[in-house]
Amino acid sequence: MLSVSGIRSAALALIDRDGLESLSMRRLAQELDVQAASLYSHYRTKEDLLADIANEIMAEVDVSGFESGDWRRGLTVWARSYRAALAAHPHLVPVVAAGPGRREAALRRADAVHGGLVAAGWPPRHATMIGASTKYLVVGAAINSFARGFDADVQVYRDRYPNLSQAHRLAEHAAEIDADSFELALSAFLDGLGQTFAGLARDAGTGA
Amino acid sequence: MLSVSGIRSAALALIDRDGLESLSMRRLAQELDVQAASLYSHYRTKEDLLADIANEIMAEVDVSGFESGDWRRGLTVWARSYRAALAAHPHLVPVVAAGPGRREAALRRADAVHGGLVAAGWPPRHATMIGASTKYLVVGAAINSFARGFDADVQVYRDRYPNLSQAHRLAEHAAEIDADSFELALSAFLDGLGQTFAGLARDAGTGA
DNA sequence: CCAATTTACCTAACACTGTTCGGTTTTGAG
DNA sequence: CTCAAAACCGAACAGTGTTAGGTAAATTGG
Repeated sequence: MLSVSGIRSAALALIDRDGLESLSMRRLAQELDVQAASLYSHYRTKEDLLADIANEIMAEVDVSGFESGDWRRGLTVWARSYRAALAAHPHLVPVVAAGPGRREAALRRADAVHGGLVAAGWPPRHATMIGASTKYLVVGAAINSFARGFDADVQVYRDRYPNLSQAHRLAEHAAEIDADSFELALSAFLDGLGQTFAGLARDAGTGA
Repeated sequence: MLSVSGIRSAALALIDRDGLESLSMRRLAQELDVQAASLYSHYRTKEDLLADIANEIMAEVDVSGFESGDWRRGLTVWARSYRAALAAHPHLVPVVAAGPGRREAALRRADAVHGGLVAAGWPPRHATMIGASTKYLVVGAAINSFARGFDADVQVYRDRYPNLSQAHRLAEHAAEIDADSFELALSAFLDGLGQTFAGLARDAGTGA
């Protein structure tokens, strides 16, 4: 017999295997030895199903790093686990990215991030912006990396764009470059925030 | 009579008005007083059409800032104009984001960015990663902002997530918060890169 | 243990989608 | 004015998400 979680995991498996585009209600039903209409006894729409799957994936994201009171550590743990969660299911990145803030888990996490930053000494408005910025980085990296970044026919471009030739030689090491770029972006971002934070503390100390 | 550019701009107008999902070949044809099949005399597939539109939008992106030899200025101009181009057509962001590197204009720009960074003194590998990182930021910001960030029913979440209440009061100022977050992320990122750059120069000077 | 009711499932269909085939009309060149 | 090439159209194909109505199975109440 069908179950919500059974459908969910079958759909996720199908997406991971064949890509997002090849998930159709009929195909999913077939995978479960059932007719398509039956799925609608468990999920109101396909969108609901996808949102539920996205929700499940986001459960892996770790915001516990803020408990230490060290905002830099909190952000690092959060961003890395966030990226890892997306990387585990590359075909689903567009869904998660375009997904609305309606997701329960996502909101709880956003709350934890915001709270952690404020507790560590950031003004609330900064906390909001930092949370958003970090998300930008993670989601942007995930989309560019996993939703077909450069791809395939590399030889075509070689010689045509001299400055890129070096970069394209690394198309095979794309995963490595992606990971390194993400780490570079994250640490540069955090370093920059560190300066800002120091500036804020100094201003507050001077009473300015 | 139909023309490639006529179809393109009609499609873009339709997307901007009614969203990406409501662009169908039949509807687009109707907008042009024509039958759907006729469109296929000008575009091989709908995907081709979308790619062409995305291409057109990216034409606004400005990489001329690198000509000054100031990499920080070059990146700033690039990132801002990139974001502005995406913001001008929010419904199209997913298409541009998921779009392959196949686009001619995109590659030419990537080449300019890479070349500009190297000319300013960055090692090639760093240049590649910085280009990628900046794109992460821009695309991530665009997606989170425009593909339904928080949206709608705000009152539901109030009180439930105390740390977020402040943020949600600003749901109406979402555009402003997005812009500020992007600027914060960009300047923090660039500040961090500045430190890295200084470190590289020092190491090179020491012969290390 | 049987009856009643809820739930799960299936068949069939609707209104759409992107795309193609074959034929007709329009257009522009020689 | 002719003729070839290009543009356009009607109809269809295979596929999509989703729903209405009916049947079978499982669960509950007596």
